[in-house]
Amino acid sequence: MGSIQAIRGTRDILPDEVSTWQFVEATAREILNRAAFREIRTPIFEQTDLFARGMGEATDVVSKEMYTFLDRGDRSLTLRPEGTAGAVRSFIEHGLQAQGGPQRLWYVGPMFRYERPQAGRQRQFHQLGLELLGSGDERADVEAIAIATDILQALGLKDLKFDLNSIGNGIDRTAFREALVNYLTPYKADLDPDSQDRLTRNPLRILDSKDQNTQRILDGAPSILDHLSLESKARFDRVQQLLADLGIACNINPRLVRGLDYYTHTVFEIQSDDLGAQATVCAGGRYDGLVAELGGPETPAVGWAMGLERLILLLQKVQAAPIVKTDFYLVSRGAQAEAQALRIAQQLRQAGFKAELDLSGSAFGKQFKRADRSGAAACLILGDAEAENRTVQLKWLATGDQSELPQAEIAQYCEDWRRLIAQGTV
RNA sequence: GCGAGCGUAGCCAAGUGGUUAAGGCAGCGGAUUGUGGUUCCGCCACUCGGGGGUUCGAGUCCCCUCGUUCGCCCCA
Repeated sequence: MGSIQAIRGTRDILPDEVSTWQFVEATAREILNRAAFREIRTPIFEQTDLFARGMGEATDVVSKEMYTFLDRGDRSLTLRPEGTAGAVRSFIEHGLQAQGGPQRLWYVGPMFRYERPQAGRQRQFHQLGLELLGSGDERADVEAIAIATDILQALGLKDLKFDLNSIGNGIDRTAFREALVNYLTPYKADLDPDSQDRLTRNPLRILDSKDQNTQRILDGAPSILDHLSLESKARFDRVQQLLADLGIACNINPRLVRGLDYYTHTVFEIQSDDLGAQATVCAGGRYDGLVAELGGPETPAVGWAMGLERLILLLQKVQAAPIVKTDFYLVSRGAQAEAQALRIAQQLRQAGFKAELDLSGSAFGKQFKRADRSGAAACLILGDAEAENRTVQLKWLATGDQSELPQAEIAQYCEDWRRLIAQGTV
């Protein structure tokens, strides 16, 4: 290993791939804007305590997956493992609730978790998420979900599975946990080792165990939906009704629980079959207690996050992002001509064209080869003769048509060229 | 953190103990010294992720290590 390479679990997104990222981000941005969500940008590291309190000390993410370090002032800092805690901290710190009405926020950026890399899972990965803070109305849940499905649809993703559940309020959950533990305890020896461990630690998470035998045992287990209070039940029914009104199909999955402690009532997950083990592409839910937990005013809220690497993995199976072709490729030789070509390139760019300047100084033949590869519509050619006469040769590469024109007249041709290139006839 | 597979050029690769490490793509140079896409020719790994060992001899076998891939766990 002579040369330095990217840290395990991180990777470079090279120019060929960036166009896909930009497509995803632009698509999401447009849809979020239309729904009156506003972008928020928060630091990528925070006090460790924020995540510990927000997600729950006992969660796997907090207990073993955080990038935590001491800075030079001996403060314990953590690279954010998710976006909600930072957004909520910012909401509280700047008193955004005082702006009146619910706050509709969204974010995109890198997140960090110290996990073993795998298909669709890295140590630095990217999430795009939204938080709708300040409304407990069922319509807020559904609005948030509808935006997620809009984005996925606009990206052209199909065959996604949308699972929905309600985990009720804290009281509902305590009652259910007890019922579940009572049911499972006699089977303890038959559960898989991880689930045995979770029986005392975090019994709800046994529900989504991948172990076949555990799942069989769960077939007879009590359902969270039978332990919801009348109010929680009515709330869940209303959410389902509103989703149906919007034509959003979902599968009620009473075994869907989420890994972070802050969720209440609505939880959901959107998965793909084409991603291997890390199938979840978007997940979220309601978190009515979190803002208060982090020291803010009692504020109901709902949100979700999408894993961009996973979306892009899916997109690469569906479609290739279009490449923006060069309009003009500038070929030049000789000091005077090269200087003029540089100036003309600038002029064309300022006029809105994509212009690429050949910097090689090599033979014209070589420069034309590169022009061809760039996919340019036309070449502008300057040699000693053109430099002397203050002219330029214009050659349309598709047809081979070539003409000479004075450099001073370039500006007046721009409109014609723009039209010709747009028509794709040259 | 646990389990399994894989590391040969920028990329895809052949090679499975015996003299000089196939081939393709890309790239570079030339045929074509002011005109591209085709074609032809040439160049492009003192060395097989790194280290150690076995052997007369190792890209090929063994050990360690790093990376990577897939799965478990967990999650977006």
